[in-house]
Amino acid sequence: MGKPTTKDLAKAAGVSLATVDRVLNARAGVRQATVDRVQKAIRDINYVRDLAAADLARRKEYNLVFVLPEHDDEYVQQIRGAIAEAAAFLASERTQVSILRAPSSDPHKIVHTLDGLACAQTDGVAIMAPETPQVRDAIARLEARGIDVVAFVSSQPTAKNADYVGINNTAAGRTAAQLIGRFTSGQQGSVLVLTETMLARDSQERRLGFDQVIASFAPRLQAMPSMETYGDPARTARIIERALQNQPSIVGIYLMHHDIGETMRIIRAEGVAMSAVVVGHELTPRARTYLLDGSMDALITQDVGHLVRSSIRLLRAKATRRETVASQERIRIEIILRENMPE
Amino acid sequence: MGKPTTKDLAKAAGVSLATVDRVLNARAGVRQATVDRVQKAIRDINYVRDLAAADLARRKEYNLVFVLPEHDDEYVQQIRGAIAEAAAFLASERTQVSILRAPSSDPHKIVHTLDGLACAQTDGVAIMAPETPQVRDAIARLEARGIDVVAFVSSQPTAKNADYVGINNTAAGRTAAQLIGRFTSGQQGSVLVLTETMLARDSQERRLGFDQVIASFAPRLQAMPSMETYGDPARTARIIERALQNQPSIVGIYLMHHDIGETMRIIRAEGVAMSAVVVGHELTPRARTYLLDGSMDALITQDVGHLVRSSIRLLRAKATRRETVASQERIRIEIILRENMPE
DNA sequence: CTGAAAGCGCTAACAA
DNA sequence: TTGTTAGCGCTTTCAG
Repeated sequence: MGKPTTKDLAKAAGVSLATVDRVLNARAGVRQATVDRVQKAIRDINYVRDLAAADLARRKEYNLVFVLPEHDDEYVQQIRGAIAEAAAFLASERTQVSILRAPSSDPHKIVHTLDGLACAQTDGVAIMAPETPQVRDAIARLEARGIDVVAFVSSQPTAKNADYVGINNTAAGRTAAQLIGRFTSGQQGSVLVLTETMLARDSQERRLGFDQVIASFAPRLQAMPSMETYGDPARTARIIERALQNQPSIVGIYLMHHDIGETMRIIRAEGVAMSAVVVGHELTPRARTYLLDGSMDALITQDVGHLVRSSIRLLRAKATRRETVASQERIRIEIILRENMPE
Repeated sequence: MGKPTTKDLAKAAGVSLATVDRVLNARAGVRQATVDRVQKAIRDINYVRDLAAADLARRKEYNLVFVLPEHDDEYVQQIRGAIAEAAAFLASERTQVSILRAPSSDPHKIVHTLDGLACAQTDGVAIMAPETPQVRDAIARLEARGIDVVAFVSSQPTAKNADYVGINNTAAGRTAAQLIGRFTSGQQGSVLVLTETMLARDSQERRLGFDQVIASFAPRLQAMPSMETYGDPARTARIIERALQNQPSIVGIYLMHHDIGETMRIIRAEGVAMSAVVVGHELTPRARTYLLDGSMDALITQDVGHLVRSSIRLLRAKATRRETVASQERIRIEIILRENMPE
């Protein structure tokens, strides 16, 4: 005869539907004795709430916003694709998700974007932006206004209520080092470490983990200091050329940034791609072709679809004070070789 | 003023709620002209269905069953854990999931279990069982009775309507070979391939993929014929001892079966674990300790939580003829090293 | 502090 | 072939 409903519960507890509801939602204005009676009845008849029905009655809609970098590299495009895919599905679940863009390098504009979110219109925000004091404060302001926040891909360790949805970058760096160390076994030489900028916290953490593990391969491997491309092709070419001159025996290259296209183009042009073990981050279309043609050896990734869905689940759960399945929200550090590449 | 509802749609199309419902659910008995009118109105007012409300009104409950092997190794235990975790969450979503057990090696008992499922009580079944003609027929019978089926972890390629939830085992075998090949670079010798039984399709496919890629490392590496343990410790010990005598230079070991505990115990006792590169399947508690202490070098896994949730989503979607997010249901071949191990 | 009653968006008899 | 109406399980006024 089906699961017990609020009606059954009301009858079992000898109260009305309204009181049952008050207890279920922990609303004030119910005598403790009554609360206890209802709670006992819940256990007695083994009542479980139908959350979908509750949502319906509340006729609540969720408006979620992703704040993404303005610079549109392949990785950000993938993220936008994943958001669009999720959004299409969520439309029938009373959830709207939209995207706002702000330049990563300009904290003021990011803050301006965040402050501009109307709390009546927004229930939660997933923010992908470098950690800065300004952004941290803007997040605090959002939370003060009752808007939930998750840190998306870029962690915000100083913003205490913003859950982080992304991989452990130190562990990712360790993984990269282990791969380079093992794939180069039998060889001896130096390892190039490249990134866009070491100002980014991700790069700092990845480098930290990388060094922890690369040390275990000393003295066979020496990791060189991090070199920053600043996203500038000319500079990148100069850096790499100089490195190759100074260090003739480069056996490994670690690309810490997700936007590897231009850097890989130069590395290939210099002719080291096939002889050195090259490890990078994120399975973008270009990274995929480099993996297939052998110029890259392994990729470390976090599934963008998973990142997006997890953020949405977290924000919705926060808004409704509901539980999530913890194991589902753990973002895995994936290792992609040619053999286990999806598709 | 919120999203348009069936009421708005009825008004816009100039029909009643009932007719709207008929069109939305593609029920018979509506004039084509009326159908067109409603469909035009859907586009005009940009109507999207509220599926949760539909579920509520239908007051449908989903009863799903997992049929698992009777033999309770660590991997099956993990699966049961993941099911329990999902079940706890799904209780409030009108979905009940239960577990049935049947001996993997006895197709008759499996068939008996499947045939015994009452279709009134069961909407969908996830089956983890070796592919046999008997099981294939039992699956066809289930489908004839309107019970949806997914093949869980073990594929059922001959059962045409049963979606497969699990990894591509050929690709997994290829991945294992690549890992062993690269981790042993600089060494030369033979590679041991062990499994419980080559009767299992997974093992056959893994072996196939393994050979494809290990060949690219010839003549440095020679893969030995698959050796079967039959889950018998004494036999396993004998096999491994003999292999070590005949092939003094074993540089790699590939364990194709998910239950590696006993085999690893013997491999460690023989003293080859630390010198050879050992790759196995599934991140079970024991596999985890072997990875940590260095006796294993890499694990290839499929996330059990993901497997379980994906099966449930698929079965629910089938029962309601709804869409799923394709990218979410793709099971990834994960590579686990010590550095990227979860937790 | 508690209860009665009117919905939320959709479905399903039963009439017409 | 179409419309009317009474719910699904829960929330939310508004009285008491």
